[in-house]
Amino acid sequence: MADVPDNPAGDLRADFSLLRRSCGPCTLKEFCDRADVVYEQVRRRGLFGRRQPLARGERLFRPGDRQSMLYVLRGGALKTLAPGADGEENLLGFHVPGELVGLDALANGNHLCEAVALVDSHVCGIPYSELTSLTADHPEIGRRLFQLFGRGTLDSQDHVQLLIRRQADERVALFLLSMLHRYRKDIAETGGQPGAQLALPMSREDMARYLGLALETVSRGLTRMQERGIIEVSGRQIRILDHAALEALARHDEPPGCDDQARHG
Amino acid sequence: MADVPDNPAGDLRADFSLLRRSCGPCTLKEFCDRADVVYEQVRRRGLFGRRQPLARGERLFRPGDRQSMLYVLRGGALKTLAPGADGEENLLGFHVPGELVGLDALANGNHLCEAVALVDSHVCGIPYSELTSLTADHPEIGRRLFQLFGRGTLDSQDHVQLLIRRQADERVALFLLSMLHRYRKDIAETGGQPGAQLALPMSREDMARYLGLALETVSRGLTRMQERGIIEVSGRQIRILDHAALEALARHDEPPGCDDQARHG
DNA sequence: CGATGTCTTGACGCTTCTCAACGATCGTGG
DNA sequence: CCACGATCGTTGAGAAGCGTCAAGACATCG
Repeated sequence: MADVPDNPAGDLRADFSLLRRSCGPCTLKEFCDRADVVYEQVRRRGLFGRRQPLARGERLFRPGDRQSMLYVLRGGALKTLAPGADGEENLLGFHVPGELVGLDALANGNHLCEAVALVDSHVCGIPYSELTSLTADHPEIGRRLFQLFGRGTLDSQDHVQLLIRRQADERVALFLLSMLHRYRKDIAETGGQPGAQLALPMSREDMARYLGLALETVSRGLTRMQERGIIEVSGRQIRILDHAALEALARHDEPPGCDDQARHG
Repeated sequence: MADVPDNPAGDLRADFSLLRRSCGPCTLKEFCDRADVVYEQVRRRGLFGRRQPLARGERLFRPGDRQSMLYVLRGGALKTLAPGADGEENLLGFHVPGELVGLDALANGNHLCEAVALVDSHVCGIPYSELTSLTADHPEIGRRLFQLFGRGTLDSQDHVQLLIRRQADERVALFLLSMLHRYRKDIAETGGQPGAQLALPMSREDMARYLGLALETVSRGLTRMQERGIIEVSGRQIRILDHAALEALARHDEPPGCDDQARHG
């Protein structure tokens, strides 16, 4: 929580350089890099790129909140929930470091979802107003923003494709692969090679709600994969033992000749 | 197909006024209204707001196509399909007049889906390049574009919420309600009052693929609603007889006291 | 050390999928 | 104009997957 010193306003230029040094995989890196371009406006507001800690269980925004910021998750993990008509809350997505949060408010300026920290986290926020003035001066930034927004839509479409006509085990396998992929962008060391370790930040229940399954079904799916030697499960720690088999499971093609009733007879 | 004369380039100003007259519910109306602002560039390219007919079954774009245009559906209906790894194509969405098509390419500039006309249709395309240059001169248009893009993300999130942990009948009811809502924006006369008529442009199979169900399940769901007196089904013509009951079904609260095993014993 | 939250495992029943046949509708051509 | 085929929609029976309920194992925290 104290790996990068907070430095709200005051010495903003120093703050920028500190931020940049820790901005490796940050989605908004180029906006921060552009910060000196609008340095004067930024200085006046003292908001640009401000770090904000978020304790586990804390909300970044809730439904109905006016969208003021575009957030990038810098550390930790978030989930976004949409309030259903019946009081239930649908789990629309997870966010890992480097990803944008809060795009659901683009359409009408108010958030429809709430974002909750799964673990202690911190975000960078750029005021939305700064962003639009930036794009006016620098059209290439506008195009880049379009790309980032498009990325958000694709994430939702991927979620849809995970849900449509896929069996429970496929969904769980796809989920693990997607988490692996998203963390890989951030943590380079635990690559796709066998033995990759995955530290899931969410509970089984959250996984289940995201996958449209009962939490027991998710648990069973993980157990079954472990029995097949594809993964090794220890709570939220998942070790990928057979990446190819995991992908095969996600594609729903059973590895032929791998009859697993060889358990004792 | 000939209700508005085509007029590519040449007399572009006349073309604009004609278009505007038929642009009532068009999502890009304000961009067309702005057209005179960039008249010179537009004239050079002769593309802005050009109408394009699309016969039933024809493709507007396919996966891998470079995104050149932002389309608005002006008449008819489209579906967008995403190619799955196994050859299957997931149905990601339907589009009715007034809605944007082709936003899936925002992220990387290439389409990932294909858009196919369900019935004879026509679209208006605005070259993407024109759009970005427009936003540079008019930041309020950029903000409006952000809104439209955000709308696309919300559509996908609605789709997710339709799929997560909802039973077959709920999904079908929600689907009917959403189609009703989307057409109501276009066709004012068939409002929410009982007796509203809905002319679905898609087959049962397409509905099923969108809803993540087997087509037989969709058919059975419609039949069951008809037996309950909620709707009247005649192929793709659906008449809404009891709007409240339809909404109750979508919310999964059974109308109490309405025991329908009174069929004979 | 007990309490609580989380995860796993088991048994049973229901929803939905699959397979299959039938019926309706529409367009085509004789 | 009617017969024909093709596409689309409906209906039925059986099976399988998954949800629900319930109990137990495990870890964490006060």
